[in-house]
Amino acid sequence: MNPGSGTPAATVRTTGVPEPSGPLLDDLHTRVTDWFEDAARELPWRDPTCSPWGILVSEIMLQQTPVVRVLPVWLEWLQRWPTPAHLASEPSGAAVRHWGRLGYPRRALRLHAAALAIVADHDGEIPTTRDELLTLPGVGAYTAAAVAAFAFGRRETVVDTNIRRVHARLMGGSALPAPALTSAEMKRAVALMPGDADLSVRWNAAVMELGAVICTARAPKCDACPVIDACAWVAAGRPAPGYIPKGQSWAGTDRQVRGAIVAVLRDADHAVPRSLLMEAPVDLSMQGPPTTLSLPSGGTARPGALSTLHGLQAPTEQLERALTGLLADGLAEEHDDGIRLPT
DNA sequence: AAACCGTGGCC
DNA sequence: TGGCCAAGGTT
Repeated sequence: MNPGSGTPAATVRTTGVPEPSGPLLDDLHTRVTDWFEDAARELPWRDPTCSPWGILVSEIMLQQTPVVRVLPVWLEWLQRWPTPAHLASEPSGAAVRHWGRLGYPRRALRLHAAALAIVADHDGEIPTTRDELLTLPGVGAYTAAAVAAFAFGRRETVVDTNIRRVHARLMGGSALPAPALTSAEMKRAVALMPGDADLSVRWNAAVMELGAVICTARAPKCDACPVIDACAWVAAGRPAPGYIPKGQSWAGTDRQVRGAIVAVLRDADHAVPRSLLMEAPVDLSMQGPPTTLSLPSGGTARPGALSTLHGLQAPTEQLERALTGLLADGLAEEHDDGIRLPT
């Protein structure tokens, strides 16, 4: 590959991946973090006064979920549950209910479980090291490194989808990173890290932000990129991706059915009888005047979401399978009076 | 380790 | 319009 004349020379090949060395790397750090200082979005979890708990909550909520949808929910959560102990004092169903429509509601379940573990094993304080954080439910390699770095100022190599894409383009000259994180990628990320802890935190945040707002997956805003002259992908003429990402199926899947069931449970103020849940009347879209189901217990439920499934003719078999899965996952419970969020 | 797990905005 | 995509984790 010919990186072209404005590209940092590939001077280190110990990992098989070209990496800039000393002065060039320092320059990269400076330019990206300087850009970040001006361009960073002001987000509440980036405020210096934000608690580690606030940062942990934000990281979990941001998993596979855009900032704009997380913001209002995060604000409500932090007001309602300012510490892990506050969340831990409530049933897990409360976490699922207030998760709203963020998606992947078992993140709410795991965050609640993490709060329990933090209270039980860490005296109510968020663990400060990557290894300790990794033991918490719902906290994987990315989140553990991110919390250690952003909440505690530690020098951790943070690798998320944004950072992977920036590295793939800037250093690798390809449009997209590999389908799954490779060891070569991880080594490159480690090699690119500033030695200084404080700078490393800003570098992690800055590269992530660069990927989120400039070096985006679909239509990157290369004109506004602070390191366009160093980009191997641009130098190579912005070649197309070498593979076709496999899409996420949705219509007709169990995921859709599970989502609809949880939506009904979330909006219901009482347990919903299993029979009612499985045979709700058809009301195609979730739009229009909010219809209401009267529950035998005297409460109400909004059947819209589930009705959509009947409109799609989801087989009863699938409804049953989805519900069984939700019960097994702890996202729902069956009581004498019906199905409800966990207590 | 490939598959599964929600949701909504965007081009 | 609909497929793509988003600060991943778990099994």
